[in-house]
Amino acid sequence: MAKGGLTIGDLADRTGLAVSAIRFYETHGIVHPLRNQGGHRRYGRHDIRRLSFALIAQRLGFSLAGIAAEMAHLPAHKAPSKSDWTRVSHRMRAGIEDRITQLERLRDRLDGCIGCGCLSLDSCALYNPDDRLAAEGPGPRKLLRD
Amino acid sequence: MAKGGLTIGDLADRTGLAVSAIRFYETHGIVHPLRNQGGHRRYGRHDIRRLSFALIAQRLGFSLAGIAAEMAHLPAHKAPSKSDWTRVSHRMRAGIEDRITQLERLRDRLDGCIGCGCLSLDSCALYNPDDRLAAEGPGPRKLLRD
DNA sequence: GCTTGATCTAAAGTCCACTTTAGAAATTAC
DNA sequence: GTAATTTCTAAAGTGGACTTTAGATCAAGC
Repeated sequence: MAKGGLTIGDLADRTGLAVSAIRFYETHGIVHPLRNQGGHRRYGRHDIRRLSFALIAQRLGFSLAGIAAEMAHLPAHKAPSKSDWTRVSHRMRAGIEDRITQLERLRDRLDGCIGCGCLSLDSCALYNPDDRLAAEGPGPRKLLRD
Repeated sequence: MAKGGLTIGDLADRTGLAVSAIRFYETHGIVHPLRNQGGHRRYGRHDIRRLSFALIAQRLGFSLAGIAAEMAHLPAHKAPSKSDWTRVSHRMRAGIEDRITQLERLRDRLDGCIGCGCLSLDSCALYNPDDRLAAEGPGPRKLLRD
């Protein structure tokens, strides 16, 4: 920890992230480090939190772009307030709830389908239109994203 | 539907997939079309099922490679039996159950964390080691996958 | 029989989330 | 003060799941 803040290496040690990942996150607006005389990045303690938060949000299924958008509501260069975090956390909770609900619906439909051999796209309950919203991650984009 | 089976275009119409996607799936062992005199692919009706199955499995979080491995247990050029599908479907159900469980655990922990402002990697329950197994999808590979 | 549309192959491009590489400059440790 | 370590930037590489492109051949409708 050099004077003036944490170095990128310090931050890497504290978060477990690779230095390259932290720089990458910067290009995506997750952190906004200052620079010292020599042009090296200097971080504040709040940046540990921003990164931790981003990591957790990723595990909840958010994309980096989505996380950055959410983070845009937090102060860039100082520690966010408790209510800042609370607000963002609540949105995340809503997201995870949705995901669970969709998976449960999928599971229930699969239960109905197991053994029925009906796996044709027109008739299978697993492929009902209202469920296409549940699409996430890789997959046939044309089909799932329009 | 030309004589001798379905064309790739027919299959695209029936499944909603792009023609290019079907060819791509072929390179990954999901379907194994025959060829006609002119070298064009000819599919059987069972291929609609194979593709449908692959699409559903993807939505359950399986990678193409994993799906292909599962599919290797199904007959390549004829319709799979009911018990073939049942066996594979059961494995899928196990996968989706796991996913739901992991998400629920994550949600419960998030509940405990909302508002506490504790989001630091060392102490946050969301980051407990035993949960790192739950890692899936993109994210910091160094951190989550070792 | 000819034109239009479908299909063919191989290679390159795309998006996401990063990592790796290379060469240079800054910082730290002794 | 010098060697070792860290950091810097920009660009290219990776892996998964596809799409796009280009030029050529095949099939179908009239």
